[in-house]
Amino acid sequence: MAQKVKLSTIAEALGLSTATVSLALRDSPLVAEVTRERIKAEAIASGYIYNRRAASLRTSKSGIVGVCVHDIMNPFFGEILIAIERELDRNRQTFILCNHYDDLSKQRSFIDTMLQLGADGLILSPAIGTPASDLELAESNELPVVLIARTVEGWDAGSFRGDDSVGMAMAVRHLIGEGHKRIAFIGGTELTSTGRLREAGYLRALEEAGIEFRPEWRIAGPRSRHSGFDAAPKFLAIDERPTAVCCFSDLVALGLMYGLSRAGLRPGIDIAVTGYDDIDEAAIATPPLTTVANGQKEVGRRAASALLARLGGSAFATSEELISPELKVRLSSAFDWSA
Amino acid sequence: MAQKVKLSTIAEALGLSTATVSLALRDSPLVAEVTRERIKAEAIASGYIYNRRAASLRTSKSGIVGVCVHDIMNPFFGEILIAIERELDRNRQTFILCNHYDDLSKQRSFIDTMLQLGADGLILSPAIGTPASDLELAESNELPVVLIARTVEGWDAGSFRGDDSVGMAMAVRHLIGEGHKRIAFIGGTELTSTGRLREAGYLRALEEAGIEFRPEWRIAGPRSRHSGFDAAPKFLAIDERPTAVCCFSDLVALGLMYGLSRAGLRPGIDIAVTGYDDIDEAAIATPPLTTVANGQKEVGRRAASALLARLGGSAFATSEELISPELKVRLSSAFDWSA
DNA sequence: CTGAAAGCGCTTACAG
DNA sequence: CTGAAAGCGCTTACAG
Repeated sequence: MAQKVKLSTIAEALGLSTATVSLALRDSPLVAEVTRERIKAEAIASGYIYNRRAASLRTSKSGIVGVCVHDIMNPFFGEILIAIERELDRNRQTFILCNHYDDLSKQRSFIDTMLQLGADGLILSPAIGTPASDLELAESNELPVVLIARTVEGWDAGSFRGDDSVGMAMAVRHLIGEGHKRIAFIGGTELTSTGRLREAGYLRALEEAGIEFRPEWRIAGPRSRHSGFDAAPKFLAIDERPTAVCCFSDLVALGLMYGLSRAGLRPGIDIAVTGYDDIDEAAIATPPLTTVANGQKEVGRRAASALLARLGGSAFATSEELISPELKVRLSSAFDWSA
Repeated sequence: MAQKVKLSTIAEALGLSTATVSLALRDSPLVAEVTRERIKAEAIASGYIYNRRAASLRTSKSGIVGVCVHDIMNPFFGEILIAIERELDRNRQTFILCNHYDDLSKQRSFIDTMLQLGADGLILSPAIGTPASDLELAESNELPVVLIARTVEGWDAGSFRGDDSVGMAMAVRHLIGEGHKRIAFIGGTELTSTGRLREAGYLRALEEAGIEFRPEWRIAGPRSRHSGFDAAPKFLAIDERPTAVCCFSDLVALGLMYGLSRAGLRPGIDIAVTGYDDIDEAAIATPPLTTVANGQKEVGRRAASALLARLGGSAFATSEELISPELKVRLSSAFDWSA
């Protein structure tokens, strides 16, 4: 590799100006067909690499979209991310991924990095405790923000998520319909909008059925497979143990089922369990997990295309979009006793 | 927000030059203490945002490291990524993550993007069929590459991975030690170095023990939880069904165990199962999964720090580093028959 | 259809 | 210790 090839290298080699070369490489109709071909051939032959930093400095468009969530390893986010990726890829946007692990300062430093890199937009599942001002800082520096999964108080521009409260109520009504009268709710916390909304749905469904909620039924906290596993002994220690558990997420439910099995109980037979999200694994688990499909793909797709639309100049069509949940009944909650 | 604040805005406000402001903000000792403080205060007060594109154009350092793997949702990579993230964070490098899904063209376009953004380095788990020339293209354009998990034929600069062949042999020897004489090997393919090496370890361990390998014991292909699940019926249909299975990965093993349970068999009791990687879930699975710890954290940490060292000017200390595997015996393969 | 020139916002020798 | 000036590699009016 000799010297670095740049527009001017190509221009000189061909006896043209950099303006012409620049236009030709971006397929401008201003450049004559023949010239364009010659230029492109030379670009390839010389191993030219487009310098996006230089272009971006000039145009103040970077082609970068930042995406930041609590944990990309969580299959729930994974499915959202795949949908986002697909949508952005089609529009030739590069996306930069980041975990904030619900750490506000990590999230801030990510927003800062995006600002410094001149990102075109940001898709965020906001960390616990995110103040609206953090988002306003981005917006006021021309970095449009779209929220997914969670909401932020005092901020109501673009936001896409499943209807958590309605979805959780569906799961609980199903358990009640199966004859359960003591139903625990494991996982999630009041610190996130998701946690609050799902708890609200749980309480609403109990109330509708005239079941009086008991505080010991609520084991708040767990949001991972591991913490679901750890919650099993706590659940088993509840006085007048509930016969059913609705979990904050599939991951919590799968971990809990591991924990129950470890204790010699058969999930789905001895204790009904439901999850939330309908991640891929839910359908093949032992037993297959009853859960609520949360529209991850739809959330990701809509969030990305709303952002792209806004980059294209239009405002957000709606401030908040709710994706409708769907109950998936499987054996973990509906063992056929007659069989 | 009024106009965009840049170095010259601060310089003018304070009656200084941009050179001084630039140096002060980067804590240069060339600038007087008092001046530095004044400048920093003004930068904060005015909401200044550092423009990394401009800086990078000038210095040709971007502070960006690209990381591209087959699938970030795979917990095996997840654990590597966390280690990489930690290491890069400490060195204030931004990292850009990407899935290539074993699609060569996706991987190429990622490398291209990194080149265009002027990334400082690349950490890659190469897609199936990656030619050495793709990596050389990066290197020849001053983008250092470090490989993780897999190798590429004809390319032997920095590369970090677990010792797959040795590790798999450990798992198989353990099964043989438990008295098994017919052992299947499920998952992985000859297309990746990982697949070839683990298969080699499997065959070697059989041979050492004087067990003659039968082709029907090998069910190649599955690498996900789902495909492990789907492999169960195929396994069950093998003539003179093996009493044990070693799987290509924990994910495959966990899926297979789901599939076996579905068929009414008890993994760990009716059929011994081992995995590979020792992901977090292995220890809490039902039954807990015997597996081989593959040193993900170590792979990630060493790969990142080797890359950082190279960015700092030094060459790679070694061309290839193998992390030693460790067998973790759990109930999936060692049910106590005497109990 | 093509070219000359300015400018995006930094940093880096070089002077003083 | 501080400043004036050049330059990183593009794109964009503007001229012709």
